[in-house]
Amino acid sequence: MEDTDITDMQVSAPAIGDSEKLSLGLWLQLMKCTKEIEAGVGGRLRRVHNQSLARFDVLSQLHRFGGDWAAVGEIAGRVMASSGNITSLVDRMAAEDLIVRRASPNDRRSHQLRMTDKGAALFADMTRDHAGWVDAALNGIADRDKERLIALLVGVRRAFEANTAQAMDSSRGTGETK
Amino acid sequence: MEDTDITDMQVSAPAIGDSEKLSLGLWLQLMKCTKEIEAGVGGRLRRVHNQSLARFDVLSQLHRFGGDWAAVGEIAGRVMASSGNITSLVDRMAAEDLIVRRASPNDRRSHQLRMTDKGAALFADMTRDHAGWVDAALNGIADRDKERLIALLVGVRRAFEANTAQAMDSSRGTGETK
DNA sequence: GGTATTTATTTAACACGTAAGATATTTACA
DNA sequence: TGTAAATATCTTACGTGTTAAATAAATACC
Repeated sequence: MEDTDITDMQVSAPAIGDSEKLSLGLWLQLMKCTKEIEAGVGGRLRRVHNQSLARFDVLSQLHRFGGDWAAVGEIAGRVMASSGNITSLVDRMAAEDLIVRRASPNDRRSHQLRMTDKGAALFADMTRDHAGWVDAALNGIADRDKERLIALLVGVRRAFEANTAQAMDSSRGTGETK
Repeated sequence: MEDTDITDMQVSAPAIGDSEKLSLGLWLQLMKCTKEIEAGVGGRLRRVHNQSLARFDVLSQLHRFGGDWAAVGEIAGRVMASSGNITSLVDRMAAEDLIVRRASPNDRRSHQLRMTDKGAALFADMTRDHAGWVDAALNGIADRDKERLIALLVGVRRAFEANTAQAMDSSRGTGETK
């Protein structure tokens, strides 16, 4: 795979300002970088443990509850899954005996989840492998650069969230967003 | 959305070294950052133009061919779509008269794609909006930070590709990690 | 020329994402 | 109390991603 120059994609189509070019270039690099690593790590997770990143994410969140029951919506909110989506994911994971679901004793609308022993054991294995793979994938990047990147990415996320707090939900705005 | 500390996720489960913690933290930030922006921009693209990022990507690649016919595999390779996936995507886009497909005159195994006028017009609109949204989303980030980020991300991608060239295919699928 | 391999694409089966609408339950309030 | 609103989840429909296998044509090799 040859390296793609930052300015050779959508950027080249119409005339855009330099600021937009820079933003676009950053976004393209973010996408490429994330998707490459995601494909690599996700592929290994599937080949080695026959699990997806989404499932690993669910187990991670359940792990944080430390054996307590967690509401479905609580987990869906922390994972990047909508409530309408988590259902089938939970179904499949429950079918494999990784998690169990029960009706909430307090709120009869609500259902709760918990890892099974099998799920906890699998999660421990996956966590160990996952950390090793990611670290190996980033081998050669200086710790200092990792720290810089983390700090910059946190800044980007903060800016994005601030900018979209009121702008993103107008669901329209052809160009009036600048 | 509350900010999540870098070290509070999978990192907390088993004992991991500091280097792995840093790598893991970086990867988590990359994922969060990308997915947030992707959800925001992709959502607007869907609401305003009723198109997905995948379709925008296909149109972008076709645009680069400047009106010439492009082989399906050529496009699939440049987009993050597998050859097994591009078929239905192309079908739906052709059904909406955004692109046309024909058999290759040279190679009768191969099919070729080209944008329609309608597709080109839609692509122009989407490109303009898309660039504006991304730039607006990143408002507040200094240009030099964007440049730093781009440079660091390119470095990460290079390192990843070098590291996974021989390591990632321990099970199979040597070909393009893509 | 005939068979095997590679290449290009499609098909099929499945996992996972979103949005919209249905259901059931709790909560707020007139 | 009764009715409206909010909440929690599920269902449905569909778009998009993966891999594996099927199909077809070009290419290579004997």
